[in-house]
Amino acid sequence: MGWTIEQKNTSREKIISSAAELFTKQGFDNVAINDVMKHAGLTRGAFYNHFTSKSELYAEAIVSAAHLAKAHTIERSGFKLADIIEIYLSDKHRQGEFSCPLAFLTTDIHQRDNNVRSTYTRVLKGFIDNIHEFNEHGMALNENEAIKKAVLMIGGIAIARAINDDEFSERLLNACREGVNA
Amino acid sequence: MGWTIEQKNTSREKIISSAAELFTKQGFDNVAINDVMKHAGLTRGAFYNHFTSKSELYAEAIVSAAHLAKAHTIERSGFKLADIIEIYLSDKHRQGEFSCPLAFLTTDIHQRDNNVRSTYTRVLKGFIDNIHEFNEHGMALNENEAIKKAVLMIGGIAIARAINDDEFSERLLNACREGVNA
DNA sequence: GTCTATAAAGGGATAGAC
DNA sequence: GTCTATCCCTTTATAGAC
Repeated sequence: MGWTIEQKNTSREKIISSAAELFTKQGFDNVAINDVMKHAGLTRGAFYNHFTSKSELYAEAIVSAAHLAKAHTIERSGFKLADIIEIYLSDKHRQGEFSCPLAFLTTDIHQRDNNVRSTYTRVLKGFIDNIHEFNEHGMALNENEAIKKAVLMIGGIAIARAINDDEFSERLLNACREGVNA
Repeated sequence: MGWTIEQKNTSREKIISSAAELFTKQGFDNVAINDVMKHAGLTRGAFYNHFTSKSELYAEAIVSAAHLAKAHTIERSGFKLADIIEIYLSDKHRQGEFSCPLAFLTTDIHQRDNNVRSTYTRVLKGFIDNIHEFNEHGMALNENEAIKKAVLMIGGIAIARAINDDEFSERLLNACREGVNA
């Protein structure tokens, strides 16, 4: 997908990466522009020199969050799909050690403007492409199979984060891991 | 789950069913107490005679929305699990003809208080219980299998609603249907 | 039990100094 | 390009009349 881990040390990049972290972990509506700017070491007034609206930042933050989550996951995986799945469907992901925007923001996206929704759609398609690419067996994966894996991964983490029963969450994530690897 | 279709004609019930519809379709933060009360034919001030906070209403609305979605689905299913799945993973559901709170509010729940999260958790467990109960083959379903079906159903609709590519949404829902029936 | 009126707080966006 | 100050609107929650 063309991302790099290094962050350009510009204010704009600081704002985007701050937003990526705060929006995914706390939700778009629960984070004020002021929170993002404080986290980036700036103040409110400077925001509109970089973005025309909070929504425009949202779209950029989704892409940034996806890159960060992908980097975090792949770094620890040895580039094996089974490892990627293990890390993705882990309690650490549920607890927010890293944050896939596809799973953390899923039901927040529907209300937003088309720029945000298109961005989410594009990131989802990239996620599914990655499942194809990392598939070990060297043989092409059925599109339906890749989609099922994606839904079990993204949906599994999204639901696991919603519930407040840790023991049940473990069983749920375990069932999803089994399903994705089948 | 003990629900009935008839609505008691009290203000309280009107408020709850209004909230069930508005919260699921538009999201909790995007609906003001004023909107709920208007929809129920009342004004703001009357709200606090029924509930101590907006969050308390949220928990009740989730239960109400689950009952409504279950009624809608089962009425059209002939009580067959395959039909239930077909209806649940349909474009009509994605478009909001009915609204399962588990799928429409998934990532909104994590931020809320324990009362809301416990309610969501309870409704999810009831959903999984229903998969066991409606399983045709008369033989007990593996818990992991039931959870995988639930995640494909709930996650599938949640993701399908987020994306703004109708054609891709059809393929995604189709892949989920295939996966749940496997 | 429902109404109008209002308090109190928060947040998106803009203006203008530096 | 960043700052402080402010406008303006929305929202939750409360007070008090009927």
